[in-house]
Amino acid sequence: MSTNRLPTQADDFPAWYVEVVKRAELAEHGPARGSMIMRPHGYAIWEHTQRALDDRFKATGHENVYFPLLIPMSLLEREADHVEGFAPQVAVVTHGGGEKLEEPLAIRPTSETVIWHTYKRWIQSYRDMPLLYNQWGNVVRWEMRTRLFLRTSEFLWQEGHTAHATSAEAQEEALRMLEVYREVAEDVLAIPVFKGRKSAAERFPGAVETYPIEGLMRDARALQCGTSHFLGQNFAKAYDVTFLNADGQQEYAWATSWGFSSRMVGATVMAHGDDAGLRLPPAVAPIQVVIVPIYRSDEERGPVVGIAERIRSDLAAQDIRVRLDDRDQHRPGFKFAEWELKGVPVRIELGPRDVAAGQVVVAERTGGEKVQLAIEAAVAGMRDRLASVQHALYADALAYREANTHDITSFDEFAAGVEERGGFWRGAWCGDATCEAEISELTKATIRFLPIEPEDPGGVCMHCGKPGTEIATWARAY
RNA sequence: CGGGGCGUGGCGCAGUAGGUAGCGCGCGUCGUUCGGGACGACGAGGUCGGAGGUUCGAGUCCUCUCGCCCCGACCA
Repeated sequence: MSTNRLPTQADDFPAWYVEVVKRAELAEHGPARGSMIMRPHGYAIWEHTQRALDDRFKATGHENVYFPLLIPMSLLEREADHVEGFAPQVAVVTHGGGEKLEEPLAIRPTSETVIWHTYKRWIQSYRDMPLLYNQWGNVVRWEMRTRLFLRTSEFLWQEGHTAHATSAEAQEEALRMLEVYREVAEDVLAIPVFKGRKSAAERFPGAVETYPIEGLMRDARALQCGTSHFLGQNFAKAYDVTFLNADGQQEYAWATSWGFSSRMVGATVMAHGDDAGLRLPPAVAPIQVVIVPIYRSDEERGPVVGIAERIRSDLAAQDIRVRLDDRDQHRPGFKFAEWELKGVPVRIELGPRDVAAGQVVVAERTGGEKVQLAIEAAVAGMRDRLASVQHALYADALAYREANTHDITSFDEFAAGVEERGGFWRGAWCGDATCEAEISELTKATIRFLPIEPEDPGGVCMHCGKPGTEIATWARAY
């Protein structure tokens, strides 16, 4: 049955990843270059993530809006840094209705441009702000290289775009939303992340500051899991968005933008998966509990499935997402393996022996022994059990990250370490972009983040030996 | 854009000197099975990515073309 086996993570992590995504029926490649078809099991993970984010957006005073997918080229090209950063990855529509268009239309790679073009009409006074808007949608970026979920040419995300009357308020907003991202990554997806600030080289085109959350995948490579940007007045200036402040002065509006994408479905796979396949955090698992009935004959089937159905409805009544796998065409062993591959957090096995004893066998995807429990106890304790699996996944990922986060004592040690072991490497840096580029060139690692508030590293730059001005955390990243 | 690879039943692949397409999985029916990826019998399913060309004859040779995947540089 070798065709059913997955590659192991250690053999080739990217191959393992692609196999799991396809075999667990999360997604597959789409017909167009770098595109992706998300299947129900994968999309549901995104839906639960969306809901968690959206609830928090609402709780922090945000409202949802929707802006157009197609953006006239001339509109896209107003903010100089923004154009320079995005031009290479913009897909353009040149024809419509069978005719060549007079002006090509860009398919949005992000929506700052249309939105700030519009905000000009919505903002006259400081009393019109803050504008706390979010958009759920899709964007297209023509990347050279794609990877399912992590970097497809089209992806799903939310993008928040806020306008403020003061710099301080916008800064505060950018950090508030960064904290929302941290919370969703850690509490919902069970992926521990570092919050930080990007170096100038890694900043979003057009931003004054970019604040990322950075996670570590199971192969010790880093992944940017979400970003929040303080845009200063750059977009307000490019799109001429001014307002009258309380002192009667005309001023440019202050902006933030922040995004979190379907990439995080891939991150969840990469952060928690093992050689048996997915391990999904209960908070986003499309199926939290699966019940596998076991029987040898029709006489056994009746009572077993009858009790299984009762358990199913008792769990569903507690708002637990539960599936009774009563398919006749597969035997239990097959089902165990399949649901493990798909990452279901908890499995209940129920056979004739259990029916006779009034019990079930419960297994957690995170490991440990199967346990036998009275049916009532298993049902009553299920919410706690799911919470404990959620916590176990986070604890695992955190332990892994801590074991793979190092303080740099010398450049050579860092260069060798990041090559052999990957992981995060933290140390003093001079703050010079040329030095940063040299280090990246030599190590293939990039600065993932700096502390949000600059800190004196109290030492010299590991590479050039000049006085350190920042504590930089480096890693090889996806 | 550089480097590699691949397009043949739904999926994964084989196809050796050019002779009219095969294997595994999956799928359908029936039977035996069912507590860690079951087995048997029968069966359905293919314009070999596309277009030209060479040849009596092309999955195979030649030319052109389209597409995808992987590795790098760019990025959520």
